[in-house]
Amino acid sequence: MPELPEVETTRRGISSYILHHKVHAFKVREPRLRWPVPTALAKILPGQRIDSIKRRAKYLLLGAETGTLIIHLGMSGSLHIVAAKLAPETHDHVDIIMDNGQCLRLRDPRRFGAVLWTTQDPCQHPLLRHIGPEPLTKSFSGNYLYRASRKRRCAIKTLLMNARIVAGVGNIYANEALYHAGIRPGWAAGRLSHQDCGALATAVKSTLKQAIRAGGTTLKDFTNSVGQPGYFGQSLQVYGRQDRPCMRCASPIKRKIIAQRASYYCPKCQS
DNA sequence: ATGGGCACCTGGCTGC
DNA sequence: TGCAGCCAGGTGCCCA
Repeated sequence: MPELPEVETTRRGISSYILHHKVHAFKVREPRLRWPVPTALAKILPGQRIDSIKRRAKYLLLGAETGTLIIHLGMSGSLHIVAAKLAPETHDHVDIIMDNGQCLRLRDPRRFGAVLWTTQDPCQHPLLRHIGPEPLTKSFSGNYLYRASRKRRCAIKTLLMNARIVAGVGNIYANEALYHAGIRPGWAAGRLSHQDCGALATAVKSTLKQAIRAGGTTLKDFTNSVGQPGYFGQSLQVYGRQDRPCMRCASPIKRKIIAQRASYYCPKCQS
């Protein structure tokens, strides 16, 4: 479900319900996520005010008074604001109940997500320390991408999805951005021209911005924090459109596995 | 240092 | 209707 726009949509959606509010209780029904959810949080968090809600790559960072809660939604996670007394459903693993009666509820059927705690600068946490620039900032540019891709022999799509190169570009938006830039996903990264890199950096930014504006992509059942779907799914040009006509030239869209991930491209527009 | 492959886990869909 | 097989938005880790 969640790529960067979905995580950003979630961040914005939950902020007004929990920012500057105190945690009343922290409940874990299923601690077996990607890493065990620290059960000590049930003692640590209550009484602490949430002072900030940030995002770094696809990680949500809830700043409390003595530390930061690091939340990752994995492949299938979602966060919703519900009334604290609403009965949990099957995959509702963690509740953060606020003193205003609202509850931030984590649902994650596949349990690839994570809820961790750090008392250090969260950006220095081992999981975040090596993450590259945020794609929507100036530090991610055509120049940067050109330099970062030199002597790289992996596919450009694989490089785009490498968090050390650029933060938070997942499979859907890597496919979409490459289509918009007219670049084949399987091309060796190191062979892109300076101009290609400029077009690609621009396409990554515009694709992500457009998706955030639309409230994320609805595939299967993604909904935002108050249960509304995202509408970017209607804007997807290539992702999931194997054999269907390219929206620009009508050639059938091709599907190819690159680094174990489904990749889609127009054989004519991306040449 | 880089890149390839695997692992974690459940649910939904397809085809027999 | 049942069941096997395949697929899925992420990413850390191990190995060559």
